[in-house]
Amino acid sequence: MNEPSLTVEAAMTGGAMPPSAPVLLGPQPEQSFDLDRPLREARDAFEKSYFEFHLAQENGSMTRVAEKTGLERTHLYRKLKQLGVDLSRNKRSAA
Amino acid sequence: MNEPSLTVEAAMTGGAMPPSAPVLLGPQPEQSFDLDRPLREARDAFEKSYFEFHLAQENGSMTRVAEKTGLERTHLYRKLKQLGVDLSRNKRSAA
DNA sequence: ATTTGCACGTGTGCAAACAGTC
DNA sequence: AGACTGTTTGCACACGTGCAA
Repeated sequence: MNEPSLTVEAAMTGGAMPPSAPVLLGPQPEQSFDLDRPLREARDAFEKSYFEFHLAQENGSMTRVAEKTGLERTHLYRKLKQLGVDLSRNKRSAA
Repeated sequence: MNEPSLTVEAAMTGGAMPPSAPVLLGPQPEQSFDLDRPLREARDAFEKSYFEFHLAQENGSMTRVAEKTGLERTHLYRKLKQLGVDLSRNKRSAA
């Protein structure tokens, strides 16, 4: 089964909310992006956050990220390298 | 100079804020997106919002949108049609 | 403003290959 | 020995994209 589908936009407004909210720090299913820039830049920034989100959500498992995102594992490597996503950072280290 | 760089994420949290906030209704420079879906869907949703934002910001001017987004005008038509963006809705009607 | 044709680059899937782990 | 994961590469084909009309 899946996670409880949390909504966390309020966490990014940096203001009127108690610090006791059940908000994940890295993997947020919804995120804000700046649209006021060329498509290439905006799209790349979006995709980078997209993959970082899935990597964090799957603890760096390429196989799972590939399944969740609908890409081939082989292509995922090329994509992440091209987007500048660091792979060695999501190798599930925190205990 | 540019616009006063407003941040409007709080407007989407639908809650604790007075209705007197200076927030634009359509063209918001930052917007939230759901990352928890296949790349194709997430990317298309992002690009659709992206172009709707620029269309609203430029009052439907394809030339200006093309310049702002860094695409050819000719390709912009194909892109918008493919994304399902309605062109006749942003032909600057509201005074 | 809008469409189409064409050429080129890029995205993407598939197969193959090798290392590592269990 | 298998089977599974991670990683890279080559190749073919579809698609994105710019340019001219």
